[in-house]
Amino acid sequence: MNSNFNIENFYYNFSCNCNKAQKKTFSKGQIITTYIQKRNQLCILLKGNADLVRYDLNGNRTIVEHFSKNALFGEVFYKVTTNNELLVEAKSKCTVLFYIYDKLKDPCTHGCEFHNTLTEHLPELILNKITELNTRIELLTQRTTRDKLLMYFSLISTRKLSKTFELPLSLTDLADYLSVDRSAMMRELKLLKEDKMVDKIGNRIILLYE
Amino acid sequence: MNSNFNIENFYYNFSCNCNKAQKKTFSKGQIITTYIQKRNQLCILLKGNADLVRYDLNGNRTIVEHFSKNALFGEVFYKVTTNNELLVEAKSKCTVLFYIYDKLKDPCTHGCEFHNTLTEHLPELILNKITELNTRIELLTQRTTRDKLLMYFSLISTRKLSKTFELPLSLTDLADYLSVDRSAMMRELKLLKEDKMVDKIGNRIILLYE
DNA sequence: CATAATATGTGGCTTATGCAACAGAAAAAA
DNA sequence: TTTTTTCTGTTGCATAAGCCACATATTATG
Repeated sequence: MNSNFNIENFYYNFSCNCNKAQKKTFSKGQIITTYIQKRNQLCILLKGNADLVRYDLNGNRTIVEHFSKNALFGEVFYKVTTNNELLVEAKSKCTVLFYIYDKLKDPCTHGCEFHNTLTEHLPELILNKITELNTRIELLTQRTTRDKLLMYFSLISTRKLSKTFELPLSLTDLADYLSVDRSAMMRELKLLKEDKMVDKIGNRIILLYE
Repeated sequence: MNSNFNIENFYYNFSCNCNKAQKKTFSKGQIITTYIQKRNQLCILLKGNADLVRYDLNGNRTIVEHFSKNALFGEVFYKVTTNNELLVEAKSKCTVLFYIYDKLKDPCTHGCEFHNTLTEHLPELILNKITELNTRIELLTQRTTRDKLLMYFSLISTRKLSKTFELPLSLTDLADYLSVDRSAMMRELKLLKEDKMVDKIGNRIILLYE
């Protein structure tokens, strides 16, 4: 894996001469894309936060993925197998780059540097994606709400290199992300506080165990 | 996505002249690889069945993934973030191809056709992998054991193009795959039978609804 | 600013699910 | 073959977690 490649800087310097990328802006609450209608799409979130959301027949909402800056998403990553609607909703003001995957793969004849770099690094970007998905699976296979919460906190904590951090999701969304009932999650959160495992001040979580 | 490419035939005709691939055989129960020790590894399961298994601190076993013929696995797909042991266990006699991912990426100077084809098609193979993982996530976000079972059956049914099919996993393993208690799953299975939703004769499942 | 909408926090009640224990069937090993 | 091990099927009991309802806090919006 080429560790010299800095994704952060790369996206920041976005400029694409060819006509293969479309750049769009969305305001909070807008639907960025749907996976059933828009096939073969690859999207890059340049700015903002968004959720991949599924509504099932029982009315349950699940946050399948939570995207922040530089996240890759789109139907290429999710060849739809079920008939559930999959929507990407903007949680804040978002800037998104849209590609058609098949066109993206071919080398750019416009000498478009961004595009070529993207193609070149696509495998490793996709591998990062896989790692995220595997982490998500590990989270979801936790048997209890408590274990889900603790693992989720631990993941964020590791990512932020700190025992104290802001939740990137509202509690309502977190419940949908962990695939548990919100009120049950709140109860468990209270128990975790009582057991001196975590503390919570507003939006801020503090891990108290070693 | 290049749909002319037939993975099935491709693996079948495996022959690699270069020294980059290692081919090994495992008997049932053997550990094929561990993700903590073997970094940067990409494996192809040429023959047999295997499970990616995690044992957590509470002694719970989870089947993170179930691999059959042609499956890709290895630590490249699972950059380890937690300290849980991840083992790939052979469920039957297995033949496995091992690559070091970094070496695989570079074009082969030995004119090794298999290797070059593999490199060329890696992105789409990896995208297939992502689709599997997303399906798995959708399965795990089902809220109840009943819904997990029904979705699992539905997935197999779609794959086999039939309302009747053999379970590819034992019931014990299925419970670990769905991340539920085995006895609770058995109970739910009985209820599904009583409700005339599914029938089960030995290892064979028959879907009865519409 | 006022008012609406959404998010948080809590509790009662019910049910699904986990856990433990066991018996019989099936499969593997000796 | 016999013996051992693993898998299946079932039940009673305890409890985690779902569901509902509501009060308050916080955040959007006209």
